[in-house]
Amino acid sequence: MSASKREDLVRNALKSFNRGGFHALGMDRLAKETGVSKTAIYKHFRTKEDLILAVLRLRDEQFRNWMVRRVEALAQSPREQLLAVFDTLGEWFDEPEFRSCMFIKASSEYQDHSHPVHAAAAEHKRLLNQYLNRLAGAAGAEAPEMLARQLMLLMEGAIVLAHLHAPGTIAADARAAAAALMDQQGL
Amino acid sequence: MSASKREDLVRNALKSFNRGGFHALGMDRLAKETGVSKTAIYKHFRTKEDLILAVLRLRDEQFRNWMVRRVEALAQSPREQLLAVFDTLGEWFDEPEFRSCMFIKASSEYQDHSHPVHAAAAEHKRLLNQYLNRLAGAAGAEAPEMLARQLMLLMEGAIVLAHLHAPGTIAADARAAAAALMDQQGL
DNA sequence: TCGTGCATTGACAGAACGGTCAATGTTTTT
DNA sequence: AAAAACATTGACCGTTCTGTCAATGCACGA
Repeated sequence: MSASKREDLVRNALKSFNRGGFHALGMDRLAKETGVSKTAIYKHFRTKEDLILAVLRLRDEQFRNWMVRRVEALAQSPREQLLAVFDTLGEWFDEPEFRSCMFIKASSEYQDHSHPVHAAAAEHKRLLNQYLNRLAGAAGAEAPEMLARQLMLLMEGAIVLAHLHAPGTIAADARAAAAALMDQQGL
Repeated sequence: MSASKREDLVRNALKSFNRGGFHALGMDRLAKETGVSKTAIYKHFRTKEDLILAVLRLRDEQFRNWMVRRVEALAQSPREQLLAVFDTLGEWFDEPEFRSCMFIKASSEYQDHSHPVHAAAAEHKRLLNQYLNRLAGAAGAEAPEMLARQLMLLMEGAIVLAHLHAPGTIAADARAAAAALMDQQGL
């Protein structure tokens, strides 16, 4: 039962950290919100930072799995899938629990590049870039790395602006921009 | 002298908050770093939040002034100026003190849209959007609002990724993407 | 039935948090 | 020179922070 308890804790902590910030949410309130006493939490994780890292690992897996699945459900060809990425973003933005990207927030609160939390955030984005890179290559882009980096720009920008203002047409704007960039690469 | 003392305080606080986060940096350390005692700070600002709002007001003015000036120095025609925006971003990213955008970080730490700090961040981005909008209109874009929103996506994305990874080619990638989007609008 | 081991707990420690206040300079006015 | 006005300070308040620990409950094997 210990493993599943731990997973439950991380899953609940994910939700709590998503609402409050990392520094803003203390361990006492976290204990209350997860229903796990502080001492029990510290049995599983040596420090708050370790717990945050576990939360980010779960979130990385969760988010990338979800995105790949949704994209594959929405479109078949690599070209269409690249566009579908922005449709999935739109779905995400419209969720009532949407509160920006946990990794962008993490890198905002842990600015030092050598900090493990910052490194975890960077790694997550690197993996997303890799995914777009693969799609761009399969779609036959002339410069797949460049296209992937540019689509990453649109994606991160969309996340930030959807959180700052209301979601509105942001995902659609990003999708249209992505289409234009793909056009330019002969897709 | 009171007015200038206050301005000094805000200017120094701006630097300090830029290094540490908003929640992460306490008032005691802030007092030490600014050289102004805590009591003196609270003479000028009722709460920490008020000080943060003053810092953000200064940063908004500072940043937008700097960007407009640099852009006008780098290019004359509206079309060239739109591209020059991304050159100025590149200059910013390469500064050793670059630590992402203060407003993105603010909206990360103050997620509630009704929170004054979040609102200040949203307003800053709205003003930047307005600036791009004006340039896009002057350049003769077919859909200037749309183009401005898309360039905002590239800009915010570039800031986030330049902070997460190293600056690298990010500003150049964003500039190339902007050129493609402007092409599409007949510019 | 009695231990043995493990999970859980409330209370606590020491430091740091935002914010306040009486006391002490330091000007400025008369 | 005396006094009124202002600026600044270190010490302090109650709370909350991360992290700890002795005590308790509880399952399970002998």
